Amino acid sequence: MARTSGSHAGITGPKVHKAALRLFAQNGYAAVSMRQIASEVGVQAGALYNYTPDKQSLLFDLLKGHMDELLSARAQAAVKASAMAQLEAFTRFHIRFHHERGDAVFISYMELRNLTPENFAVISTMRKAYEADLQSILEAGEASGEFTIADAKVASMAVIAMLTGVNTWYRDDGPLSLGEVEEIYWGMVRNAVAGGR
Amino acid sequence: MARTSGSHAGITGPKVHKAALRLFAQNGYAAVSMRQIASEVGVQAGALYNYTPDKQSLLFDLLKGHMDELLSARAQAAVKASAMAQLEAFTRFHIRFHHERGDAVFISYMELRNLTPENFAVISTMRKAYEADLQSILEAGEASGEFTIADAKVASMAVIAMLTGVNTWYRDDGPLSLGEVEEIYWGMVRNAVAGGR
DNA sequence: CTAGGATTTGAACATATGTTCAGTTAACAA
DNA sequence: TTGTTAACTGAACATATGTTCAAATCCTAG
Repeated sequence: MARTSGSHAGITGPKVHKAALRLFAQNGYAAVSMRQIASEVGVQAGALYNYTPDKQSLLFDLLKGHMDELLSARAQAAVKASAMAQLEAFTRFHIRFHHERGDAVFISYMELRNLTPENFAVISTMRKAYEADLQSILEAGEASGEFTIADAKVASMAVIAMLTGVNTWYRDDGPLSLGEVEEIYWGMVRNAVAGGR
Repeated sequence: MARTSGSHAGITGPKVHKAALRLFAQNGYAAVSMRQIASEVGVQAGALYNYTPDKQSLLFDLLKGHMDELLSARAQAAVKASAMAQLEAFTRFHIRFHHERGDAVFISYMELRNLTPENFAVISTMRKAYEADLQSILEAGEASGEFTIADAKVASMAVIAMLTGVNTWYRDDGPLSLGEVEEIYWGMVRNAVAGGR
């Protein structure tokens, strides 16, 4: 046998990325073999090389694609308003966006060390742009007197870590809806930077 | 050659654990070979099996040892006082303890999926005990009126994620001392759960 | 000084890895 | 119907993996 009936590049390509995303998230980049990915796609290992030059590019493409989506979705979700309203929009956006992409978020944090230095630099720069976004909101709020923060950089890292943490425990079939979680976290974030104001 | 001069079990054993800890943290469990660990210790791969039955146990022992230390150190750092004072003690303890063990903390969060189900259950139970510790502080503070929290469980996860996040950005040679970071985070944690009270 | 146990080597085992490529097949245009 | 090409197979490549074990060496108690 060679080519199997009913298969096309337009189908197999996305399948490869989806399978890799799922398997990398579940088992880790280093622990997943090209043969496992191929098997999940329903193809032999050699066929994967029609869709990626190598395993490293497969990982990089997933992370790059995720960061692209993150930055453009965030740009769309941004609001022109008070720092307080901007912070609320950021908080809700972060929780929702990250909840919808558990696997991609997971590997974006876990597999950075498996990127080549050049690829790492690309992803790292994009991540910093996202963090800088929150940081400038906090700085604006400090300037306007809406917030009371000791250090905007530190506060932005604290808020992001707190929000991203939702992914580690939240389950769709748990007692809380995501909307309720959003409310609780927004309350804590507001208090943390605005001191109950 | 066989046995090399000047080597003893009392020396090699700890060396193996230290090398494994460092390499697992830097490259990930799956990406590190027994030969790499052996090379860092200055020994051949076969010799490692005098100190661990297999690679999996090496990982488990590191995580188990870390959790043991965490729970006993926490028990010592606990204070008998108001919920507010207990929360402050927890916050400062968490930041300090985790800062001193960057590698162990890292693999404790990243390599859980590489544990066998039985080993995972052990570590997971210990982690939950630590989280429950914070949760009960929050509940006590809620009952006494010191805190205003929507959900103690959620709040405890939020606080822990925020505090553990320090490890991702803090560097000893950066502009802030760890003491300063401690102050900033304690301020944010206090505000988050006590609403500026 | 010597016996015996502790410690390590070095080679071997079976299996797995990422990647390449000649050959085979399915789909489609003419 | 045919020829062309995109898509895929299956085997092969060199290398790496975790683990075992007989043999060699070192250390220490007596």
